[in-house]
Amino acid sequence: MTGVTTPADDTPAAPAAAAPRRGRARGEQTRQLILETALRLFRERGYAETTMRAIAKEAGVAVGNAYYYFDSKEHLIQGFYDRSQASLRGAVAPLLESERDFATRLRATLHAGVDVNAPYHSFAATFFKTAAEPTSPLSPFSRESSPAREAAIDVFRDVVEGSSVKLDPELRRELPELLWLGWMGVVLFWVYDQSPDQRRTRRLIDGAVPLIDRLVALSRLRVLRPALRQILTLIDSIRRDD
Amino acid sequence: MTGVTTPADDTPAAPAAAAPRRGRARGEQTRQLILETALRLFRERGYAETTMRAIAKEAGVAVGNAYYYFDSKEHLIQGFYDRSQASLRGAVAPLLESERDFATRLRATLHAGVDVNAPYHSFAATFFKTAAEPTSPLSPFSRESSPAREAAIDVFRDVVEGSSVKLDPELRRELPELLWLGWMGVVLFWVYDQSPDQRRTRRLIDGAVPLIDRLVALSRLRVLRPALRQILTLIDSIRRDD
DNA sequence: CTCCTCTCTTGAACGTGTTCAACTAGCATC
DNA sequence: GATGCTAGTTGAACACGTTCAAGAGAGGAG
Repeated sequence: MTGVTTPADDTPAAPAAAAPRRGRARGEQTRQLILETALRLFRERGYAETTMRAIAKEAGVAVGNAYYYFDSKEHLIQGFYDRSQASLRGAVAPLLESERDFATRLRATLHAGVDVNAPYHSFAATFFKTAAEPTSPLSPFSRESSPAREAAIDVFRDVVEGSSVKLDPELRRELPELLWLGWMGVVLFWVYDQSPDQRRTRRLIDGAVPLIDRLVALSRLRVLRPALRQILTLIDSIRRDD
Repeated sequence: MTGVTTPADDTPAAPAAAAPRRGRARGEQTRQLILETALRLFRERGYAETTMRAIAKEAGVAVGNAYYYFDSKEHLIQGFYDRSQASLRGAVAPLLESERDFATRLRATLHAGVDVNAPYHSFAATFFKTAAEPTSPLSPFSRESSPAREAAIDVFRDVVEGSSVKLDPELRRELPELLWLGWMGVVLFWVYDQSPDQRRTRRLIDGAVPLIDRLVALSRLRVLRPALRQILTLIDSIRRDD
């Protein structure tokens, strides 16, 4: 059950280069086919309404075959994550290249995050619970999704590092992870947001970004240094894993 | 499916008073028996590992009978919520009666919240995901759990109102709900907390309470008035439901 | 007593996610 | 060419949550 090495983990063997159709990667094709089919059906019918049998039938394979490549139905969602993450990166890259203002960078990134996932809103709400379970490998805090998490934090690191904002150096170090945590909060809000076009989430972003910008600026104020130090100490003590 | 009125909604009919064993409440006994059995098995074996068949068998009824009283397996959890909420109220009542210091009141309440739920930590982690689904009636934000939510917010209202803390009147109005939201954050952290005795959650509380206390005090500072106003405006705009 | 009504109870049956022993196909080695 | 070897593939079978048509039992009306 656990510790199963999926075929995806295999590093392409030596004779993979320039191999004909049926070289070594026969399985990889099937894997992609199943994932593709699954995500399409999820989008069309919703997660709960899409059965593993339907996925297999639509992909033209046996149901057991899907389980050869994916440990469970939930694991199919990981593919969605990866894609979403890549889309976000691509969407914000040009802007992060040119713009220097911190608030603008952050705001654009958050809105892009919502944009990218918008087509999957109803679908996301349905499977969100599987990601929320602490023991699930799909949890954003799990060890298994650690690479994806790091990649996401890197986006916010880019937002901070590439900006012209001036702030406490220690806060600067912590800020990317804090922003990612805030983003998780936005996602949580977004999932619950039933307003048309998720307008409330947009308002949340538009309201929260200037606020964060202001608080970050205030962090250099003398009266607030003790409070800031207290916050950073708290973060450190929580992070301790004992 | 939706809109099903559970027997629990029935107001006790007129002839209920001083009725013998087999009066009108024959069903209520069965209901309690099933709930009791279910919660015990959840505690003993975990939520996922407890089957509806096992609950029915242990309670000595048919599996269909459990579904006569509870719409689904998840709905059995609501009973756990109610109990937990009542325990918390009882646990903090004496202290809130005597103590006046805000930080002390808040700290004690949060710790009591953890204490009360501690025996169910592993069990809670398992079923947490069902509560996380936005469409679930068990979600803390759902309309169905509105009474329970209001009751929980009332506890924090008590924490604020009964304290000697001085703060901005508008913030005072919003603070109970904000504290409840913070409490939800603590619960989220707690569910994920795998440290022995959930020590990290304790550290989070012990670190966060003085911080909140300090920030609340700082809220009266002149330099921070605009920021505070900005926060309150943001809350208001998010709350708008359109 | 007989019939009716309403609450409560039953367990077989359905569709689901998942498992697994058996089988197939390509490829290297003898 | 025969013989294995391993990655890939199959579908019947299992346990689960849930549904539902059928019935049981108690209390009143005639």
